[in-house]
Amino acid sequence: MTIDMNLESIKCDCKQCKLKSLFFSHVTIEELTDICDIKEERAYSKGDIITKEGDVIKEFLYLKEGLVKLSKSTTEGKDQIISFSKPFDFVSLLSIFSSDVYKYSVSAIEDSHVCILDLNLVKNHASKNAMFAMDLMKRVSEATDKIVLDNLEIRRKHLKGRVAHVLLYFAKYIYEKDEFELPVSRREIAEYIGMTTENVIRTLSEFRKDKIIKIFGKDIQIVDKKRLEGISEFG
Amino acid sequence: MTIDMNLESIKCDCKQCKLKSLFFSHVTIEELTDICDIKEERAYSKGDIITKEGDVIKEFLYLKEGLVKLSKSTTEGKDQIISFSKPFDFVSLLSIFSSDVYKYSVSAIEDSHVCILDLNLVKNHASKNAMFAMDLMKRVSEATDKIVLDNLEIRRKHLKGRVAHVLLYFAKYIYEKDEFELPVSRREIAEYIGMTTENVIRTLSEFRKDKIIKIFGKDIQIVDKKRLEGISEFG
DNA sequence: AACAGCTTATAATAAATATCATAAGTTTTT
DNA sequence: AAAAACTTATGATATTTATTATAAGCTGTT
Repeated sequence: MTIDMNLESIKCDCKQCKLKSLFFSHVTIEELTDICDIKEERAYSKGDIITKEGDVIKEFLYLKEGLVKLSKSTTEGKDQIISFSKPFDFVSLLSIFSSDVYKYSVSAIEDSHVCILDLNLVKNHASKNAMFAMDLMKRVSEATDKIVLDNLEIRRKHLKGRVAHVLLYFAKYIYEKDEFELPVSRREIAEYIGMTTENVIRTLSEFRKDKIIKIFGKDIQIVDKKRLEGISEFG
Repeated sequence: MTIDMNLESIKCDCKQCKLKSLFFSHVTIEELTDICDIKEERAYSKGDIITKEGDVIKEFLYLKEGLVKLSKSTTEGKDQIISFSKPFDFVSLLSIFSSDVYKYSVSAIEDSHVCILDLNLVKNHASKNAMFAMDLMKRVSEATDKIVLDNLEIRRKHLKGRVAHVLLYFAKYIYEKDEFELPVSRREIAEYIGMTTENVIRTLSEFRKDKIIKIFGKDIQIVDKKRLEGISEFG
């Protein structure tokens, strides 16, 4: 059960990185070299914890590949999932500019590659290169905006609508197809949309009985998308 | 019902403004003069809409005085309140760096003074002055962080805990005393914590019967704070 | 292979919350 | 001042959701 056991260090050339333009479109080659010189890239396996709530933030990290969840522990020891993030939309940690410690944990729900930069170095360059700072701001804003809006959406829905919402979320946003393998357990879905595991299972079964989806363990196939959208929108 | 009827334009010297250091600690006097030269300051009355969901964002605005709510309309025509903001923590709009249009409405729930700057001008200066950009980023991050964490808190609580949470929120965070006038209706509290108006009223009545609070219309007095905190924390 | 621990599944029951109905008190409009 | 519209209030009932119990299906470990 050791976390670091299956971590794998990878060599990577930042100048070649496809994601470079996303995060660092306004840094010079010199700045990029400086930042990337002491960078690290790690492979995490499904289930690994990437950063832990409460730890001091020393690194600027972004997801290159895979899928992660942001979560927070409640005082009763239960977890609340805040959001899921894939490479394109996951930029470092939300708290990076507002706190010294992580306010949420990040863990891999699929095998993931994370690029780890020195936070002070990144901040240092941002405080000198305004365009770079603006880029970062846009990214952080977009990420948090998405979280706030998504939470509002979920909040106003009933059980069925919430489960429909999650299924459509994975189908549309994460996998971009109507047949996919759920990267999370029913319990995690429950932690995300704020209901009990039993009711998530029950609702999925109901959708299956109503021929809206097909279920084969973790594999989900959306059969009647229109109807699922209707349930998500109106209950 | 005209919105602009009771708006009042105010003269104000930015260099003297107490809030200057908060938002513009890293701008030069020249930049400040440039930005403030075409600024406007407006007084809004309780109930006035300051910005409307869907409108194009042309202005950078911040609250100098008063209390506002951020809200969003659902497809069914109901409102969801995202957060309340007082001068110190309300920095422009959250969407400002991630969208061209407002994603939420902002309205005054107490008489408020808002300072209105030209958004392009502010962005322009931020994209040249990295320290200023970093300041803005920190502010936006702090504001959104607070919203996300607060929403999580509320989400994991039951009715009583949620109502207790709101009362303590106003007491601790907004008014800093245990006796205050609620700036919102019971319906708005319901829109904030995601429950029905009837249940908000019922829960408040229950707290009154249990001698935890005293109610005189909108005036609330927290009598047994320890107990209210217990309810907020554990239900 | 047998065991423990976890996830998925289903049903019955209990608890939480919403809806509906009704009324008194306030505020706004006419 | 009266009427209309809204807010606060309370009770009864219906609906939604959680809890408890029980079991089968996996997964990893010894």
